[in-house]
Amino acid sequence: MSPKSKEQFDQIRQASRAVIMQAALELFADKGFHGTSIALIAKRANVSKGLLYNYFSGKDELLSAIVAEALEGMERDYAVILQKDSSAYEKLRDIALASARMVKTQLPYWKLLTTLAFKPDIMDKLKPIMVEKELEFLRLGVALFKEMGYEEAEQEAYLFGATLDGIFLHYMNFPEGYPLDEMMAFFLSKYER
Amino acid sequence: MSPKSKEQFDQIRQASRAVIMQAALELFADKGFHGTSIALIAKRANVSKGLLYNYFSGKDELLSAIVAEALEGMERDYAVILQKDSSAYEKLRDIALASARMVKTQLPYWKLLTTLAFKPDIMDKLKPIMVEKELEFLRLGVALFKEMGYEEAEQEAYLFGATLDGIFLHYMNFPEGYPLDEMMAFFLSKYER
Amino acid sequence: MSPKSKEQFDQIRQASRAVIMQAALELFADKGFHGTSIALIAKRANVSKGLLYNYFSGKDELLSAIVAEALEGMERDYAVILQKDSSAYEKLRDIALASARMVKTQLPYWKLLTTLAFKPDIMDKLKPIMVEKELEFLRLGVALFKEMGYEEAEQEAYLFGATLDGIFLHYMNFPEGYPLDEMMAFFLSKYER
Amino acid sequence: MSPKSKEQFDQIRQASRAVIMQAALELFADKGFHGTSIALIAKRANVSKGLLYNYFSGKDELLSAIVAEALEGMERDYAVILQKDSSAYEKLRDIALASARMVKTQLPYWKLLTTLAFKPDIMDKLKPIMVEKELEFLRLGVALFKEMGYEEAEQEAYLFGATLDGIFLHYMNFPEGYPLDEMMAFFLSKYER
DNA sequence: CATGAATGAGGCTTCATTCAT
DNA sequence: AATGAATGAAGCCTCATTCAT
Repeated sequence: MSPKSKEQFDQIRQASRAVIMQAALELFADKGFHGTSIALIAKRANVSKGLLYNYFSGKDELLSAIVAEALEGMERDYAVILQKDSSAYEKLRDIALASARMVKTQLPYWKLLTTLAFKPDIMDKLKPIMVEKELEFLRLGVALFKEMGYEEAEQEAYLFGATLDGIFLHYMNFPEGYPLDEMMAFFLSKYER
Repeated sequence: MSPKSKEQFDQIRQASRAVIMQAALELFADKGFHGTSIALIAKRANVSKGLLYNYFSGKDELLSAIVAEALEGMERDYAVILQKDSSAYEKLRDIALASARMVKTQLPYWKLLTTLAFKPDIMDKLKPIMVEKELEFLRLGVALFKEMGYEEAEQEAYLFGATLDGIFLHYMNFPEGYPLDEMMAFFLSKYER
Repeated sequence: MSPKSKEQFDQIRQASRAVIMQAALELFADKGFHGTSIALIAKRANVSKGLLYNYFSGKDELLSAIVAEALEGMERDYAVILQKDSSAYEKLRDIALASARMVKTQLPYWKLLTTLAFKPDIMDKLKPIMVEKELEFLRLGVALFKEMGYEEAEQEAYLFGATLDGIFLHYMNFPEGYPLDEMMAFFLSKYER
Repeated sequence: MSPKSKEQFDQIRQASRAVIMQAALELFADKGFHGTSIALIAKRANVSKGLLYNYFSGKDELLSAIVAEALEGMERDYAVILQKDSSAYEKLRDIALASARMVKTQLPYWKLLTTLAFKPDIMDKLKPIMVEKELEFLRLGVALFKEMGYEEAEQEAYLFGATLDGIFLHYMNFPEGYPLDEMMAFFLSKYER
């Protein structure tokens, strides 16, 4: 009666989870967390409300899962870059450009993450994680700037991160019209040599 | 004939309006728009729920009123700076520093404004206004950079604005620990001379 | 300081009361009792909410006052007709025609009265009064039909009253298009001679 | 695969819908539309407030659904009578008697319908439907009176309809004491032969 | 006599979540 | 694993009424 192996079930589970998360991500990014109802997510994912609760214990956990996945993805991308045998400047540049590419190709993720940074009620659990990521990023920046011979490496790293986030912020606010690539090139040119 | 003069009523009205707006501002900034209930605003303002509707037709209009007032305040501050008889660099610096001061002293306003930029449902009416302010700000920046003799004034202005917003973003995310003043000094030193 | 005599005050009171009642009547008839707010009545009457409560103890009493006045007006009209020295048929006819004229000229009153007949919560106090009026009217009808020599005077009177009310009902539902006068003539012609 | 079949769900839905509509009908008829709260309907139907919104998008739609069902019921009853092979007078009589029976056995429906005719805010959508029914009814009456050989068939039909409605109106205002059957017999006897 | 700011109960509606099947 | 009917707390808003002046 049930010829399905454990692995098959697991595959089904993973597939369903992914469908739900994708639907939720798009809706959260588009309509905000509070503006998106579980019913809508379920409908968009072609799944019943009940099933959704089989995979996620609630709306909050669904959100956490999405964010966690997003962060993991970034992590992987950065790791690849850092493993390359390249100069400090090249690493800095590649990380910045990789980030810009991600913001561009995965706008929903980034809009969602940015929104969340300002929703205290939601962030109670997420904030520590994101702060940690941020610090990690800064430490990496400091190391790179030191390697590049900058005197005030720490302040440079902070400034670099702020500018990067500022550019992304502007881009996210006006994705159709912002000259993201040109700005990135202009910005990075200041650190060349 | 009437026991309370028109002026008296007007004073009372203005006072109540202000109390409600202040309470709402703090709560919106702290807990987000959707996370703040009318009941909570009323309680914080020591006022009944019903009274709130004597002054604002609903939660949305309350928000709009707050944002409008905030924008007007900024506008006034900038105007003062621009009227001074100072060099382009000094104007740029003073505007940046004035902005930083405002972010610091009026954190709630700024957190609210930034949050709003990412709440699509709320922004339908507010977005055009804020985009216009942003553009105005950028045009001013371009003019100043031109005056300072920069070749690529437009890109410089964009970058300057992005960095400023990025710094503020980081500060708002971690107000207790971020070295705002040092970062501003370090940032502005790059444009000196 | 106060040169106004008691009579003058009383005149003012009566005038204010009348203005308020007229405003309320029109609004009740147009938007229904529950659909009309005290605030709206006060505004339409160019009067403050507070003043309204000086004259009427509440919304219900305002309604009662309007209805009472309406009934008194009808009463007076009927009395005039009945005092005339005319035949039973003529009296019946004149009362019917006078009613039709009133329905036509004072549509709001009648719509309101008819509506009220079906609002149990409102009618608790009014119902006894209106039932009494109705019975009075029927007794009068019975007497007239007897005088006219009808065998089953009581049933005739009930039927006559029902038809009259039915015609008015139809007219009130479609005032612009209903041939009220023709219907009245056609209806009364059946009782002629 | 699914633990409850589509048919089972459908049965449950129909049952719940019916319970809610019945509760709402009785309350609307008894206390009026505005006088009946959603909470009360839910309590009377032994159902949560929320469930009501699974079936009806709001109070208005609930009302519309009830009215629509009521009208359909009448329609069916009349159709049966008209399909019979009987004389024009018999048809007129049977329709009148059937109506009287319906008014008697389904007093809530009729009280509700009559009330509604005078609530302008509610009727915006319903009025066109009800006017159409009324006209249909009148056209039928005209046809029957013509068949019966009356000269002024149209006026007769209008008068017949008005009297019928008038009788029902009186009955509805005083259901316990009004001699409905006697009045119907007396009224119809006038058209015999 | 007159005003309108202020109150608070009560109404409609939404939605995360549970649960029987 | 899957469904969707059912719940109930919580939110927004309206409005009759009161009251200080």
